[in-house]
Amino acid sequence: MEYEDLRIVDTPSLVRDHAISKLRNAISSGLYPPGARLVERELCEALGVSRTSVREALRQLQSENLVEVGRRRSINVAVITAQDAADIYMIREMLETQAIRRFVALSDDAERKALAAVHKRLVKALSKNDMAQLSAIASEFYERVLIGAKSRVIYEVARPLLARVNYLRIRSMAEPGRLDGGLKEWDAMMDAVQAGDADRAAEAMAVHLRNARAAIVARLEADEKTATSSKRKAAS
Amino acid sequence: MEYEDLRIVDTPSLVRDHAISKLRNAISSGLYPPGARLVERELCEALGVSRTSVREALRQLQSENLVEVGRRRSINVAVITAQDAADIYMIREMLETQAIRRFVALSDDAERKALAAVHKRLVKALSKNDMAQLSAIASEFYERVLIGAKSRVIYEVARPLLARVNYLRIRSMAEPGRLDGGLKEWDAMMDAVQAGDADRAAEAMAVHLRNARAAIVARLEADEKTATSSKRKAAS
DNA sequence: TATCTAATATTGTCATACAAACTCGCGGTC
DNA sequence: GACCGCGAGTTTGTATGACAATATTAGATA
Repeated sequence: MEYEDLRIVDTPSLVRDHAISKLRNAISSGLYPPGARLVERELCEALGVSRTSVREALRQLQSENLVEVGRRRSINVAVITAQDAADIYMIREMLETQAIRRFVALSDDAERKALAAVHKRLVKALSKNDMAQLSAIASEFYERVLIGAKSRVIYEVARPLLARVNYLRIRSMAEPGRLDGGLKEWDAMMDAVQAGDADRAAEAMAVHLRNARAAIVARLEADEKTATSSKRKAAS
Repeated sequence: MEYEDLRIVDTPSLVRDHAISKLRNAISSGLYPPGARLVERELCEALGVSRTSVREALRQLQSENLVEVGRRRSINVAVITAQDAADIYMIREMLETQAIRRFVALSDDAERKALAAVHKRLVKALSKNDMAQLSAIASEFYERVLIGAKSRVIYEVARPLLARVNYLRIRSMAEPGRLDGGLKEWDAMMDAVQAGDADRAAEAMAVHLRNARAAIVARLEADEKTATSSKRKAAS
């Protein structure tokens, strides 16, 4: 028998939290692509909740910068420019190298084991070229590092950044050569962590994020170029 | 005649934005001290708005980490531990050294002039020992640096951090010797910016934030010690 | 005094309502 | 045929009222 459900902690079964994670997923997965307009009434129907809850959820996503307000107050899925992505990855590098250092220093055995397990799944998914799966597992890896770093603040700052680039990762990993390079990077990170070498882990994380950044920025710049050349009908 | 008012941009005259900034101010100023419970109905009365708006405002403040949910779903003003403050300042150092570098590289003449003006007011307030005023002007300085850095992402990430430590700054500046030291730090920053020396500006910012961090963390640790020794009635 | 219970308060959620701003298409005018 | 403006329909912002589920407080009782 499982005792998972016996937790005394408060029931997080809030309708709005449910709505938030549904919307987050929809955005991360690209179901609602960047720039897509989110109409409250439609979201109510899609989620089966009242406008009150939808609006509170939107406020939250708004301050997470997953959605943004258009000129005439419409809510649109945030568009991430190449510049934005470059900055996000720069900041992630700052934060997550720090985070993995702390992970090495502060994580307990269970956390390291769990991270290793995620890494294992990652390698497996990598060999199958399953992008969506891969992206999800990568997210979990980053998140576990953040949690193991045991800093509320780092987590709170870095986590929304992860969410913002989530949907980009799927495409960036499809960049030619990114996958194989990625494998080495993940291995290096995991290796350093298990060796307890914070410096090496941080460096591996930095290399990984710099490469990911390059791939994503390249992709976005290419997209923006083609978009510019065919900007017959812009607006929103 | 001033043309400021002729801007075409959308009217940000939203009740909820008003509510948010009122609440933010109340928290920054310490009117609602850390740990204080925020009751929706009371806020409605105090702000003269409906519960709808108050709740949306609270959701926003919540994802800015200015308020946090208690165990039984009460909304309380966030409590910042010494650990939190240390991390926030570490991250600020990362972000704002980067920001001031970009400010040096990217700001236009008007922005540099405006920053110099803020610096001047800062020096004046400093000589008067007016903490509240000083804190407000310091906030403006940081914010102008962030804006001049011309990075949406840096701004979005760093700004909430500023808000979170706002109310701490007033007390930290009251630490013995912090004021005089502060003056030199501000001067060094401004000097480097006007000389167009990004390295020196970044270093001055780093020094400034490290000193501020030390003062605030020391203060918080002292507070926590006394609080622990008299923790007869805790809870919330 | 300690404890149980009933009254009260608070939050989460929903359903409506309505004004203001905006969209879009229709019809009329030149 | 092009342009203008008007009106119906949308969408968002905000307020109000309602109600269940908890949480808190006060009161009554042993």
